[in-house]
Amino acid sequence: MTEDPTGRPGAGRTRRRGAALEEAILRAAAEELTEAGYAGLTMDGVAARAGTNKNAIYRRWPNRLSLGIAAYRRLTTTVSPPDTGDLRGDVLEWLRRANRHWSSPLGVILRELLSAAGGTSELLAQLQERSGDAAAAPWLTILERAVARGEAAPEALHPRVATVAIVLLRNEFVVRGVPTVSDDVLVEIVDEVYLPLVRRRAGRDDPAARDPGPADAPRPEPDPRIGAREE
Amino acid sequence: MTEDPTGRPGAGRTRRRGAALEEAILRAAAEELTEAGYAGLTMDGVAARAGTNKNAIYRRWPNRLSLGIAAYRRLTTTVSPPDTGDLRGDVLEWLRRANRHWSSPLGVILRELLSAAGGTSELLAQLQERSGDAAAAPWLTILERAVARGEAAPEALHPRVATVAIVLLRNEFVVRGVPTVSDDVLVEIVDEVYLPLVRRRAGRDDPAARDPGPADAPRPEPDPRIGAREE
DNA sequence: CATTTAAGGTACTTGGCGTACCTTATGTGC
DNA sequence: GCACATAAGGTACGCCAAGTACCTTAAATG
Repeated sequence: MTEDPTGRPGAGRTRRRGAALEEAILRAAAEELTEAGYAGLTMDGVAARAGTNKNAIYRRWPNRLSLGIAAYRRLTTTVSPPDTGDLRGDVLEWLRRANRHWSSPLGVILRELLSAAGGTSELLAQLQERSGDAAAAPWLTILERAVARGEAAPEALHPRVATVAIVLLRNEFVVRGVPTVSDDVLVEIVDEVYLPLVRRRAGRDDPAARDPGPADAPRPEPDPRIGAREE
Repeated sequence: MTEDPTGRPGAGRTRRRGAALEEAILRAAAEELTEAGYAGLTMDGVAARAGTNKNAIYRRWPNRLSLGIAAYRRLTTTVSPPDTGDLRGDVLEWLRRANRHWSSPLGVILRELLSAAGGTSELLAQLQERSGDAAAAPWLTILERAVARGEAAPEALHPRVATVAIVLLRNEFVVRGVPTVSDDVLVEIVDEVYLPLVRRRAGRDDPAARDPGPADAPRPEPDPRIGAREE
């Protein structure tokens, strides 16, 4: 229970302030997080471990969740998407990494945080970039390369389309609550959904021939009423 | 604050038991839920409103969440998928209904519950059927009709493929925390993702080959803001 | 050295879930 | 009808951690 040289007891050492203290708190929080998950992250615990008190924490983060998110971010790193030279390979690899992450202890924490944030967009946003999923950028990167190689249709370079695979994967975790997703499912997502979707849609060699039908309003389709369900 | 004849004060009436009491509790819980959301659903509150006490509740449900889910289910009804005679129409309509539900007060409650369940599969499962979304059945129904009409490829009759649209929609709510999804987004999901995916993939001389229009701007639009990475 | 700023120390309020325990109806089987 | 088992009513309380208040004390600032 004695603290390490960095996060020392409030004993005889010099009193830390500013960045140094913040660092110590974050470090302590990250430790608690890895040891006991978000559920086990208590303000008193962090304060004690950092050799300080709750005041110092609340001066920096408004509540436990913010601290939890900050600590989580500290535990993750960013990576760049694979470049295997093959669309399928890239996609599968990127999905597998995501799957590994979500299945890891860190993934469990991420889910706890996501759950605790429960729709608070600002907080959600801070997790997004790390959960690496919604992040469209890497997917667009993968697809751009594929388009250049002629493996994907240019129309696929659209955030909503590009991220379909990861959204389906995340769905498994978030909505179905599975601890990990089997590789078969990943393959299925790729082969049954993603590739058919992003590949040149017409066997035609002229991409603009079919689909990119010149704009024109998204179909009238009025009739917004029809109540039955809800409320 | 006086109770109605059904959920009466513990005063002079006859003591309810079994099903009658259960009904009263559930009714009270549903009321609390609609008035204050899951956050405002307290065991003491429900007990008081039902004119009973917490014991009676805990004898039936193990914890607050279970009660919340039971009460939520009581507030929802099931409906069957539309049959407009047109794939796009059916899909859009079904998405719109889901969107309305998720955007409604009931949808907010659903999100709270989902968040509170936080990956507890058994509980999640109980919500699934009602959130009516993940439920693959209605989607398969819609697609079967479309296949019969020659509007969709038989390969699309696969749960993972069939439910793609709703998964993307739910993603907006659950992950991005938006209060409601604009109709434009629904249209985008349908035209950019769903229809291209389920339609006969190699359009030949078929009548259905003349893609009735992935309309609107297919413009690649490499997405302005990007910059996040992953893991 | 005086003053301001932030850290340390403590104790306390709050809020609700979940439990314990006892009393009192109800209803069922004899 | 009566006695016993069963379940409801009534209350109080333990618990646990979040967040707050307030004062003391060390460090920066100048």
